[in-house]
Amino acid sequence: MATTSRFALVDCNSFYVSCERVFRPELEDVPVVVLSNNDGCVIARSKEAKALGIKMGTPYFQVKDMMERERVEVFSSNYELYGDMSRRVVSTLSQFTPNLEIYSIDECFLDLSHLRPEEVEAYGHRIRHTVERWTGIPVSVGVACTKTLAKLANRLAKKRAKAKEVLALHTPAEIEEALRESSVKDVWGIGRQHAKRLEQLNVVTAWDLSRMPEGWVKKNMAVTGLRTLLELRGQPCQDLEPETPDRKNICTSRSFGRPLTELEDIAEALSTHTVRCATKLRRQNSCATGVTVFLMTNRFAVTENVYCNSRTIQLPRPTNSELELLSRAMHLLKNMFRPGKRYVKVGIILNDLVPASEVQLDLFSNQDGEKHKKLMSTLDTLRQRFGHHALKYAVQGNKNEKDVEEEKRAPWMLQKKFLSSPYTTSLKGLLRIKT
DNA sequence: TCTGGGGTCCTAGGACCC
DNA sequence: TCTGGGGTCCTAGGACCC
Repeated sequence: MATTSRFALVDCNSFYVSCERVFRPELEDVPVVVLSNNDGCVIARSKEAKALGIKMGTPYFQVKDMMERERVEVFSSNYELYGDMSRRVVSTLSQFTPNLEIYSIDECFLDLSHLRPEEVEAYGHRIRHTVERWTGIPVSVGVACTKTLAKLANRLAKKRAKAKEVLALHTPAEIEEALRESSVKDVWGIGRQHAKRLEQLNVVTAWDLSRMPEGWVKKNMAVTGLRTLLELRGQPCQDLEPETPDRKNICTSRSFGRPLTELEDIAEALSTHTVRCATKLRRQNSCATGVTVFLMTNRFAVTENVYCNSRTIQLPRPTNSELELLSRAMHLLKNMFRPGKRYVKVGIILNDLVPASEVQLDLFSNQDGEKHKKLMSTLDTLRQRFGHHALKYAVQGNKNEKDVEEEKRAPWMLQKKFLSSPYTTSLKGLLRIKT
């Protein structure tokens, strides 16, 4: 007899906020938000901040005054910290099952099909308590027979007070109740467009959606929509994916600290992004087949001429040499740059990645390729040891992103006014934990 | 003044081929 | 009246996720 599938979705509560709180316990029960890069938008909110009506994605400047009045604690995002905490959570979860999929920085799917139904609830609570005790991060657990239903159960685990952050859906009756309680726009895979369309047809709850004819869903929401429909009905269409598949594209882009008009400044930013991007590329042992560079002015400034352009080239052969990628990127940028505009963002995308092993032969047959390969692996080692800023190209400029003082920073560098200490990665941070 | 930064998958339609 | 009929590949754009 085939065992029924059972997925748990473990989701960290207000993850970025929780990470900051681990090292600032006095912020428990205080409203806290974390801002996106450049201190642009609110991207994480504590319960208390949500209660103040602060919405996800709100531009910081719109709620700044209110947050000061309400004494909301504000943090710039600190991705080194969050990445590190995320790895701790995953390593704790992997004690519970080897079959685990890292879905995002704050979510994991776990395969729990080996448990008997009556064990599931208690197991969920054990997961929750262990993660909290070992890492300081509070999590919620949703369990069901499909990933889509597990996501839904997770939402309800947070929402239903009596669930105490853990909810398992077993029987058809429990599933129906959960579906009726959930709005269609909260279903995993239903975004704004589909939700709008469905609501016009009076499909308001997840239950309504689950009653829709397959033909209509296939026609209007493609096969991904059909998968969602079937999963809501309890028919698994998506397996656990324990291995993170290699990325097919890798992108590095940032807004500037303030609008830029000079090509030289933008070139500094782009070259720095390119080096980062190439480092990510080599970390997954891939080579890029194409390069795209994009450059844009402020899309919100209706009075200015909005300029948003991108250029792509195919490389003569796949490469992961940042020397070659840098020269390509700079060339694309120069072609696209128009004087007299106020630019706010530049970025690079490395396209159609292929495994480095597949182009190895070609590299060997080419002397430059072989030299580049050795140089790149030396650079990677040195940077890993001494930090990303240890080795730079002249075109990147000589300013350091780690400098906090305004005059030591290049104009393109991000604003991070509310950055917490690098608790987990520096001596200073570690000392802070002890005190 | 101030509005993030990554990714994925699917489809329609055009180009091109026999 | 009726304009062949498939294939495949590529790209742009749209939808979704965190």
